[in-house]
Amino acid sequence: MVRRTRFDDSDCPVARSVDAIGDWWSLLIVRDAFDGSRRFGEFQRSLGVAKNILAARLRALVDGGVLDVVPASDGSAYNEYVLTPKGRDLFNVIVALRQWGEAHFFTSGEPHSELVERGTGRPLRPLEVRSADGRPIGPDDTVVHKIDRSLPA
Amino acid sequence: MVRRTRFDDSDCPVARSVDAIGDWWSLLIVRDAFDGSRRFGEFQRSLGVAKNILAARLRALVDGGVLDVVPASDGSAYNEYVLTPKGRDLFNVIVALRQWGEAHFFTSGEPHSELVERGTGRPLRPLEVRSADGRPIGPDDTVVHKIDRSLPA
DNA sequence: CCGTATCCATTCCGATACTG
DNA sequence: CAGTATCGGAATGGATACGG
Repeated sequence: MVRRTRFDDSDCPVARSVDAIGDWWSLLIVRDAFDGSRRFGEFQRSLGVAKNILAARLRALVDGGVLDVVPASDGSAYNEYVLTPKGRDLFNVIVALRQWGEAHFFTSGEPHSELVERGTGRPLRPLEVRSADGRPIGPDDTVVHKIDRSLPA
Repeated sequence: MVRRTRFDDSDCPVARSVDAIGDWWSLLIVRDAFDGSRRFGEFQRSLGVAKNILAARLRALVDGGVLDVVPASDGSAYNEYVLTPKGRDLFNVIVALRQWGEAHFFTSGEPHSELVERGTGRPLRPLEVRSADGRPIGPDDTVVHKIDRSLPA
C-alpha cells in the first residue's frame, strides 16, 4: 500500500487530510457509513467495488482511525465497521461535497439522493464559512498564513 | 484519461463531486488557486508534481469548469489559471478538509499553515451544518433520502 | 519560463476462485 | 455472507528530454 507521493508531513492541513483519506473510494465508504452502512456486504453492494479493494480500503480506514471494527451486532461471526469520532468529524467534508455536487452536477429538477433533517425532512442549509466573530466570509476575505520552515531554531 | 470507475451518473451528489474533481492532486491545485497561485510554475513548485501530470490535471480542471485559462497578466506568452465561479464554490470543501486536518493531524502546538481572515488575521470559525431553520445539527440528526429508480414512469 | 512527448516502473483495479 | 489470495491488464505518476 505504498502511495507514490505522501503528504502526511506537509504543513498544510488540507494536504494531510487528503493523504489520510487515501482515495476516493474511501470517501464513498465514509459516506455510506454516515448513511448507516455497517456490513461488508452493504458497502460492497452500494459501491459495486471488488471485494479485495473494499477489504483493503476498510483496513486502511481502520488503520487511519476513521473506522472501528466491532463484532457484528446480530451475533454472526463477522465484523461491522462504524465511524470513530474522528470519522464522524468528516461530516462537514461530506456535506460540503454534497452541496457542491447538488449545485453543479444536476440539472434543475433532476432527482438525486438528498440529505435531509431527520425530524422535519427538510433539506439542510448551505454551509457558510464564517469569521471568528461570526460574519459570513468568502475566499477573497481570507489569506493563508504559511509557516516559516527556514530555521526551526 | 480513462478512469476505472465512473461516478458521474450516480444519483449521489457526493459521488459526482468526487468524480468531477478527479484525484487528490486536483484538489491541492484548487487549494493553491485559492491561495493565489495562477502560473504553471507556481503550482509546480508548490506541489512538486511532474510537469506532465500537472499539465494533465490543469487541463482536466479546465475541462471540468473548475479553472479558466486566461492570457498571462504580465504580457508574457503564457497562461494563467484562475478559479471559475464553480471552482470558487469549492471553498467550503477546502475549508472543511482544512479544519478536519487541523483537528486530527497536528499535535497541539505543531505549526501549520493556517487560513485566517484577511482583515483581522484571526482564524475562522469551525463550519457548522445547520437545519433549514438554522439550528446546528449533526450526523445523527440527518437522513439520506434515496431516490427511487425502479420505474422512471 | 511553459508546456508537450516519451519511456518505464509501479500499482491499482476488476474478475475470479477459494475458504469458513 | 465475509473476507483472502491470485492474476492480468490498464493506466497512472515520475523522470527526463525536447520544443516554443
